[in-house]
Amino acid sequence: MSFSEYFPVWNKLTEDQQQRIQAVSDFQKVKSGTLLHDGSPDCLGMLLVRSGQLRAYILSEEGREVTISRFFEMDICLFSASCVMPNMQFDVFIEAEKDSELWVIPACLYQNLMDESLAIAKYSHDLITNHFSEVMWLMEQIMWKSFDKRLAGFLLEESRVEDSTSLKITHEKIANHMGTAREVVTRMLRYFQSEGMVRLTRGTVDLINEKKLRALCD
Amino acid sequence: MSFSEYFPVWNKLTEDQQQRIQAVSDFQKVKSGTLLHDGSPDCLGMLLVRSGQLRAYILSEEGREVTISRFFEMDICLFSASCVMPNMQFDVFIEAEKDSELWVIPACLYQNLMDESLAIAKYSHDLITNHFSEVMWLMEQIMWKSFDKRLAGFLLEESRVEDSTSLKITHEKIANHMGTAREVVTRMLRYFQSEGMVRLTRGTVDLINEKKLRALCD
DNA sequence: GAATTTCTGTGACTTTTTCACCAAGGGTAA
DNA sequence: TTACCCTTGGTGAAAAAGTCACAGAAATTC
Repeated sequence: MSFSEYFPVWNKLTEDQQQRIQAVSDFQKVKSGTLLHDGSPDCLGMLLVRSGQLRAYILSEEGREVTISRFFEMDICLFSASCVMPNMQFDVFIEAEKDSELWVIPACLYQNLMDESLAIAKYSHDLITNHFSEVMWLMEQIMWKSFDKRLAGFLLEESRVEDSTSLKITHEKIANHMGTAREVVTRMLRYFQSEGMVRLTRGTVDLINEKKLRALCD
Repeated sequence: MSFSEYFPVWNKLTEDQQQRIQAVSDFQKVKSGTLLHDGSPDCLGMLLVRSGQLRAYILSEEGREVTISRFFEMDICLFSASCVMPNMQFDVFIEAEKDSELWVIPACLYQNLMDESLAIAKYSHDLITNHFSEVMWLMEQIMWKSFDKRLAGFLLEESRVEDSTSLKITHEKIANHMGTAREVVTRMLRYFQSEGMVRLTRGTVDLINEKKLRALCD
């Protein structure tokens, strides 16, 4: 499967535009853990995920993290194109959560396309709106849901994307996704275990009562 | 001062487009407290503030609020055009914080302009990115700053926009801006008073040591 | 198999939120 | 003027969440 089949507005571009994209876009394979974007003023551009998994997160001065968005096959990430959006004045970090393959559409080309193609501008608008919408959802979760519900929700979501009830994840990683401290996660997981919802072993969380978890997070 | 002088990309529109905007846009005067948008699927469209002050906020099921953005003279609000952005799946409320005058560019016209004008599409993109950026700033505040610092910051900001150190605002309103409970605000303000930073009377907060407040919030 | 690193567990304490209720200020109406 | 009501502010007690400090167990490395 090639680039053009992954890129939604491909058919609305001129042949010239298509060729420029083909010519300049870079296909990359990255290892899990690779930092693709570190919030600095220079940036990669648009990322189109062919396989694997990315996450975008913000980072506090003290080193605490919160995942604001995750990208799977066929998803497009614009956070890494922040350098061409002067109004986007916040630092996002993007890392590969798994070994991934992706196309990088360089920021300057993306910028040029935005300037000449209404289809691209509108599509980019939609993508940004989508990123925005996800962040608003997260904000509502953080503001208004108690931690037990949020954690239950995270475990279920993780189980869904991994397609498994046996999650290979450390408490620390969960804490980094959720923007809290590791001890807080440990304690809540322990409580979940005491309630028969999960089974804990080093490095894994097994969901043994999904129904109860689902009931918890409404 | 007329509409066209308030609207940034006016000169990049065709005469036809300018006329359609002039013909359909609605100049409104609204009283302080008016709810302009309640998150329902139908919506007004783009709001251009001529005078006064609006705020956009989200609302929890329990009725708690958080202000996510505020709009002053010459600002443009797109939250009220969410109905033409299918990717924007969150409910925002918009109310006038003061008696205000504004132009409403109806959602359907805004939609049409987006479909035909690259300038409008790009400008809208910039606005959304700007709204997004503000929310990210807020998110970082909420996640990583302690409440005393946030409250000090809010008071200073409020003092700046009101151009006065004597703020006519209740603890309840402050709590609604900040997404917390009224008691929490009361207690912190009392502490600020005990530290000589503010003076409290019914319905007003006087800032009497801005330097100390500024030092508190870094 | 000893040393080191990673991961988890926990007590004690602080901060923030929640709950429940009360009191004071200010307007209004009999 | 007094009685009443509504808005605003105050507070104790308890729960929830986050912080700090440290300890111990499991894996990995050398």
